[in-house]
Amino acid sequence: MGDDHSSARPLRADARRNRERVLQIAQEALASDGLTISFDEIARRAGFGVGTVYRHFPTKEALFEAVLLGRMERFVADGRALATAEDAGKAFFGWFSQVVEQASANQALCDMLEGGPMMTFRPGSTLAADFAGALARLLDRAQRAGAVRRDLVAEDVLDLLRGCLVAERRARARGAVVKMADVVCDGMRAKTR
Amino acid sequence: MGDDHSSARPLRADARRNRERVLQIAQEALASDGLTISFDEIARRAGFGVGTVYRHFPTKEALFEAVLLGRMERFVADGRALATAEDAGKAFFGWFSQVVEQASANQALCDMLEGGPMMTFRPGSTLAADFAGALARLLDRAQRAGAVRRDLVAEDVLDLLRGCLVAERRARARGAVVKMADVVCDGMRAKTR
DNA sequence: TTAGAATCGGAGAGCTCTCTCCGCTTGGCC
DNA sequence: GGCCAAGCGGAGAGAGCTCTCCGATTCTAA
Repeated sequence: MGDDHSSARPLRADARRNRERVLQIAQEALASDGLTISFDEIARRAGFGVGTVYRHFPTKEALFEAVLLGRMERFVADGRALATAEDAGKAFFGWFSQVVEQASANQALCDMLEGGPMMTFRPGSTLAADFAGALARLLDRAQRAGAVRRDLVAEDVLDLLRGCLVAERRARARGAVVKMADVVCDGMRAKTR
Repeated sequence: MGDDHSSARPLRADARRNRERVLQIAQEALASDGLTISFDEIARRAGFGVGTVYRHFPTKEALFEAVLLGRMERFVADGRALATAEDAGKAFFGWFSQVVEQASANQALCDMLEGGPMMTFRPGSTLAADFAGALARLLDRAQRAGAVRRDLVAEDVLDLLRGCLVAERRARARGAVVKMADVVCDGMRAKTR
């Protein structure tokens, strides 16, 4: 992910420590400041020269990807796990709310889900497609079960999800994001009156 | 708004024409590219040197404000006009949908409503407060009339409004924004089951 | 027509950001 | 302890942005 991996010989002990520290600081910086934070600033916070950070991660994107890839993959995995749940409506709404709530704690994750300059990981990554696929599957099942409005397509739900995250970007209280997700879920529900 | 006004003598004829042209081009550029467009780029599109544009508008903010202020004020005026409407629920949802729909046609308006670096016009402007005030009034009346969930506050509605506009930023079809607003309005409606 | 004020154009100062380069330092094996 | 490859640091290149400055140009009143 960062640079070399299996084939090369292991990193020297100090380099490995430094690499971990960079990841740690980058994680914190991204969570609080989002994708717009500068590479220089991350190096500064970690107490390294910028050259050192570039040695471990060849571009800004590579560093951000190393930090965020795992979190995005977890969303996809959760979605897949719920794809066979008994109550399709509950699975869909549960996943939606969960993604919103977890992402809302991480500024960079919000930026990424909102499709800023980073949604596309390295060329060839299927992550974005996997995410959309998991969502589409949950949506389809929930609609067949009569739990969700029929006129919504996956792209609509993705937009609604992004919409819920704008509150986070404005540093509102955590509860506000949850309330927004609740309103939106209510709006997506099939009308049974 | 731009620079001088009453007291100074009128602009020379060519300067007045140029000023109009700058406003015209800036309007188009902001609508299509949003607040992130550079001043240089606007000057280039208008076919002027950057110095000329600065002569008419002392900062980037001043130019953007000259283009966008009127549009924002219209939203506030519409809201105030609806504040005495008979059907408070209809007034609230109508205004919400209308703001979303009109703003969605203008990238810069979306950016501004989303509260980017520009929501605050020049210091002392009460526009942001006026907008929030008009919204709060409509919301309060709609809630008293039993048309809107009681647990929502003005800030929540503002966030939901912003949320509807993220779809526009991603250049989705116009219909998608309307559909989002519809879902969100449904979610805000008081449950009458 | 012409003087002179008003206006224009765009080079460039000064800032931020990403990323490179290379001399200096340090870990780890003998 | 000593060697030297691995790793570090940060100056600086190059690009983009906002905004300034002033010589060149154009309008307009007399």
